Amino acid sequence: MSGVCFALVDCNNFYASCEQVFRPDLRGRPMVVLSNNDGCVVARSPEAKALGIGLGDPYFKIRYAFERSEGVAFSSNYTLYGDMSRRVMDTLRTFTDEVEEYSIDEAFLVLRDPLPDLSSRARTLCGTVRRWTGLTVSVGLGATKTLAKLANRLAKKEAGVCNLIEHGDIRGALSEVPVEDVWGIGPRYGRMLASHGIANALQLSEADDQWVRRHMTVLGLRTVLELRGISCFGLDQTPQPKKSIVRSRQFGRVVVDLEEILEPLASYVSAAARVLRMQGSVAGAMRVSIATSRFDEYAYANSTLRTLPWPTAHTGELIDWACQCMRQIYRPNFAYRRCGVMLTALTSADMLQTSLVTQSHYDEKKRAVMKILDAVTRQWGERALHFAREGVGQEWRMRQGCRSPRYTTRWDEVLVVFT
DNA sequence: TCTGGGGTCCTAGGACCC
DNA sequence: TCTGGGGTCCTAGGACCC
Repeated sequence: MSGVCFALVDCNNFYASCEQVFRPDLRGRPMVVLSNNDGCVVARSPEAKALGIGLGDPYFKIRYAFERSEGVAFSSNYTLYGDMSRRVMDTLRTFTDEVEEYSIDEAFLVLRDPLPDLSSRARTLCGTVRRWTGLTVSVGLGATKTLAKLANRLAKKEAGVCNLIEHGDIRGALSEVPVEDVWGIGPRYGRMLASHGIANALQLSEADDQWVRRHMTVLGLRTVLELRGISCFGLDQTPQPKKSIVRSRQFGRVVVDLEEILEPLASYVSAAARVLRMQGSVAGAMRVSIATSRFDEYAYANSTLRTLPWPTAHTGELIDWACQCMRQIYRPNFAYRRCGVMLTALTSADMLQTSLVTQSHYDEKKRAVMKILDAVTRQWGERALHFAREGVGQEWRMRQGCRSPRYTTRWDEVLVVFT
């Protein structure tokens, strides 16, 4: 085996911990962070987990018991979590250049330290992140990404570092991990594997290649090889441009009227278009969707995919076309709870510009207007300048009853220590 | 009253072309 | 009774991730 070691660094109870950094008085208390619209639980402090609150539990179902146990709930504050994430990632980059930001609270690293130093290096890393950000992380070390992930799970139990590279009994460790906890094995495959007598990671690593290929596609096969220590997934340091950009949300209340639905739709298009321009892309197609609650007796859901007249990143054009799509799928008299837009067929805006043969419809003038729009938004916030279609009152906006201040990114919300 | 949001990849099957 | 074959593109659906 080569000397390369993958490390998976994962923040413990990330969202909940971010809140506690600025509210140390809440340490040791049951705490949850809620999804958009204060719908369900997306993060829990250890004390909340101990109360039996599950990930994804609808808040209204557990609220009474939770509050009686002195629990505290927060609406999600992605501005804060995003900024805390950046601080953690910056800290990791002081250890090595080989960092892949895998998600908001996780990163893969390649460590090239001599074997005997690996574990202590990982412990140093934990301590540094703790001191610099106030957050605790767990580190899993393994010969492949999948093994590093698995080691990280084991590390959570021991609150710290788990090193599968220098582990006396890897087979024993693998046999402890239920197969559905392996990275790449979800509930569906978990059930399928169980019905074939494969219940843990060790058994999966010993499964027949052909059988796995047939039942779980090449991705499943790669997972199995990785469990055996054969690296199939490399470190991906340069974030690839997104292939699709989605904005879809539940409304804070029911909306019936077509004209009123066009407001959130325009608003989501506007947000998606901003992300689109940020990565220097134009969209060639869009999907617009609308739906009532899944739990509604009179449920309706529909979507339509449209190839755009020309590729663009101009918010106004995208809003127009999205509204046309919506008029196609809208049916009167339903109690709508959500709508959304997906921008796809993304290509580079530069490629468009340099084409000599066809004149681009997303021309200099439109680009200049969008540049100004983005600059104003950066300086003065999302709502400073917007298209009329996005509405003024925005009564459909989602509920965020208990959001914490954006401590680290807004001067007017900075933590006050003395007054 | 109240059940999240944003992504990726793979495969099968149909349409179409030569 | 016999009824081509291969390539490409697109879409829908299914699986997974956080």
